Amino acid sequence: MRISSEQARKNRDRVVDAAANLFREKGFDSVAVAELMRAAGMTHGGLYNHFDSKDEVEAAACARVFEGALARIGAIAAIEDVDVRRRAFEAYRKRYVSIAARDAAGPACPMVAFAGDMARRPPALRETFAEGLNAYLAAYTLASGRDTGARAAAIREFSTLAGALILARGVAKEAPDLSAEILAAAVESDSMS
Amino acid sequence: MRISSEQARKNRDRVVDAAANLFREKGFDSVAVAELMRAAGMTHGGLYNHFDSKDEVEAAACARVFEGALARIGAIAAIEDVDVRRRAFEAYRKRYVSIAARDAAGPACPMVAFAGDMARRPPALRETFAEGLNAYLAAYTLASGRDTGARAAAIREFSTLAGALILARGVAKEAPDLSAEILAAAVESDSMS
DNA sequence: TGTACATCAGTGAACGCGCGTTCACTGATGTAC
DNA sequence: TGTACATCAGTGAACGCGCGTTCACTGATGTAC
Repeated sequence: MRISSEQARKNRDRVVDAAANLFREKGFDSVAVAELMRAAGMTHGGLYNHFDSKDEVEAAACARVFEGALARIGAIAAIEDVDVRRRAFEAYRKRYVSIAARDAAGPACPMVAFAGDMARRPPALRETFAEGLNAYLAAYTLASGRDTGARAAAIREFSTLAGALILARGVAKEAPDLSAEILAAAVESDSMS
Repeated sequence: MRISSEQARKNRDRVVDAAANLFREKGFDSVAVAELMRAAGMTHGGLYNHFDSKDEVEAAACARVFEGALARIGAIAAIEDVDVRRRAFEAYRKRYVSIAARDAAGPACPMVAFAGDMARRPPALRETFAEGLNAYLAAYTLASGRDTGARAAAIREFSTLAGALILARGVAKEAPDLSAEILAAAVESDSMS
């Protein structure tokens, strides 16, 4: 039956939200259209009233996940008091590679959730991802208090966090000690190098 | 028709080799049994003479990829002359995050190829991966010339390489400049931090 | 404001397709005598 | 060494299954008058 156009907009929004959460948690191919629509409170056929294909939902979901990540790092970058910002940024880094973040099914970083799959995804999704990563790294550099000349150091620092989280997730169940060690190493201050 | 038992052993080996290359390149789910067996020079039914399921092939392939990676980093760790080893290790790191390594379909690091998928894989494969990563990080620490007390620094360093390679691969086609920048940042010496 | 009708978001059965796996079959290999 | 037969690696048609997508249908919504 037909529903109000505002309700339809809300429903579409719920689909994107459900997709953002499920794709982030389980990957694109492991979430069926039926499962996704059930999570959004509808049946599978309805998806095609809002999108041409599952691919389009993936791109919309990816963009939404990036929105959240950009909002969080952007909020830190926007803090004017240098000391407050520095503390917020350090807390962000520690939280990023925390055990809780590793085990959380819900709000995970889009880079960590999606980067590994990008090589096998259609161009539209890859484009969304590339734009998101670019914007995120710019915001991360700002939030870190580095000027743009030290962008390389910021990018390297973030690569460390993302790499550690990915590796730690890969062995979380089978080698919990190693997993925790990797996470801890990522934010430990360097004693030699 | 029946073939010699030695030929059968060689055929099984070819299946594992083909699986190692294809899974590393395209991921587990993107390679069909028929495609895999075709790459090994057989038809799909023959797989079940050597393995109980595709899952088993995945575990064998994962183990084989780790064998290669461990051999390479282990060879560096085994170099006795400190200067020679240091140079070999630096060359290894630079090669690891080179454009060529990013674009190579064939011989890629198992951590980068598989870590992102591990969360959705069966326990046997996860176990293989966890053991491989553990052995690799121990060898990497040795190869880096760090004593075991500085293991955290070695793990962090490797997380940086792996993270950078994963991110750089994710945006290689759509944002080649950003991709190259990420790779370069991973091995650049730090100017502030 | 009230009425008649076109629109269209959502439903769920049905579709075609590709996948992992099974199985009857083949015929060279390995073995028992 | 030669012979008869059981074994079993490889073949490819066939299977069941889950998937993304389509489509006829429903009925409340939005619109034209």
